[in-house]
Amino acid sequence: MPPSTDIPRPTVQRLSMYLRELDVAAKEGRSTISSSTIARAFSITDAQVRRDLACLGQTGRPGVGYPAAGLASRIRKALSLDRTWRIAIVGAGKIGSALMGYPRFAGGGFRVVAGVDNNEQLHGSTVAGIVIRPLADLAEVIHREQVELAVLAVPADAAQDAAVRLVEAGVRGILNFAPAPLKVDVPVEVIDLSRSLEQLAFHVSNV
Amino acid sequence: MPPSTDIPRPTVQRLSMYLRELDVAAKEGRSTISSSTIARAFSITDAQVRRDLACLGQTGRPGVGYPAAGLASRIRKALSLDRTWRIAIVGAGKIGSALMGYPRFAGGGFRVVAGVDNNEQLHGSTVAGIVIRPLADLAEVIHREQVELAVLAVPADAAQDAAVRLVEAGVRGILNFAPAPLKVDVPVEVIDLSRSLEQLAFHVSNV
DNA sequence: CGTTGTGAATGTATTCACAGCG
DNA sequence: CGCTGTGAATACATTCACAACG
Repeated sequence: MPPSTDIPRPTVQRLSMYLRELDVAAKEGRSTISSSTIARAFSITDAQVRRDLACLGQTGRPGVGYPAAGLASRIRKALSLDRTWRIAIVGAGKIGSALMGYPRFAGGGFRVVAGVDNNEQLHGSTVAGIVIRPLADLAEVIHREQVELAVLAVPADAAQDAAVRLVEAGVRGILNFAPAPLKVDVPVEVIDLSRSLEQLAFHVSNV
Repeated sequence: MPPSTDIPRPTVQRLSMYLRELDVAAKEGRSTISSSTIARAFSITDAQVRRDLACLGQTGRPGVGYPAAGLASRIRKALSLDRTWRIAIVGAGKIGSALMGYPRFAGGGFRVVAGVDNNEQLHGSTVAGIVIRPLADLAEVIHREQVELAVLAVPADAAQDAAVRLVEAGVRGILNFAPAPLKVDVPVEVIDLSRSLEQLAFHVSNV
């Protein structure tokens, strides 16, 4: 239904970054911004920025730059951020609870509308305004709240099972905090703290 | 000082993943594992796995596979995980506190040895066994506890300043949770929740 | 056999460098 | 001028396909 672009993965990632800088620029009152300005902010080349932005069709003006506000909304459209995504958080342990209150979820087009956990002690309690429901009611909650994306913050051994149930209930994408690979056929984005630390250890040790 | 390999970035990431699968295999008593077994676990090709493992020098035996335990320790060495890294967590808000108790930090070669926050109410309190010290004492804490890596979990507008101070105090790498690009000259690994969600929204919307 | 390790081929991403435009 | 957009060149990463090996 969206204009189904084929933007290279690394480019999609960077567009996300550019968005931040554009919001900053807009708030500072700059109405245009050049590829080299954006590039400097993230320590990359200006050619890279232009290539990325070219994926959105012609938007810049030679000698001037890109219109900050216009470009931002163009990127939002390309990333499907020109609407609100309803998300559920599965697992209300330390990380899950922390995420429920995470302010930036509200800022962009994301809204936490449900929380689920299998710990009975938590059922009915609210974290950052979200009522925690039993894991058993997962499918029902997903339907009622029209959840499209889920954040998985459960222990590794519970991840695959929860993921399958989420997809069966109609969830279209998963952000996975559990240190376990998921086998489902919706898009999965991974955040793995140990892996990130391991990357860091490697890079620190190799110049 | 380490054998300073030049392993391609994507490979380093995957080695980290393989490590998980190897630990599983070892605990299940399998003494050898083949490239195709590893590949299946992560939905990638077996050729990819072999290429990656080839970076570690010859380790597998034709017709048999790789020795699970031996390979794991080989990967650990390559990633500099054959020792303990002392880390500090800067920012004891929701995310910072959640990380202090994160069990997997202990499992690998990582140990949280210090916590810092600028909120006076928290000073002296302990979270998951870690005493929170004032942000003002940052340099002193880094030195005393011989911290090498830091996890930055402070608001965006405080991130750059904290990062600079960390590096000046001798920290050699930063895991950055703050949604702000850091300009420092030590390796930085980024975990950006909004960005990950944005990636997810894009991929869900484009088949 | 089954499985590794790797040259050669392909695919993907980044950088260079410059014509063309306001 | 300064800055965009893009072909051409380069670098990097993945896959193919197969000889060599236990």
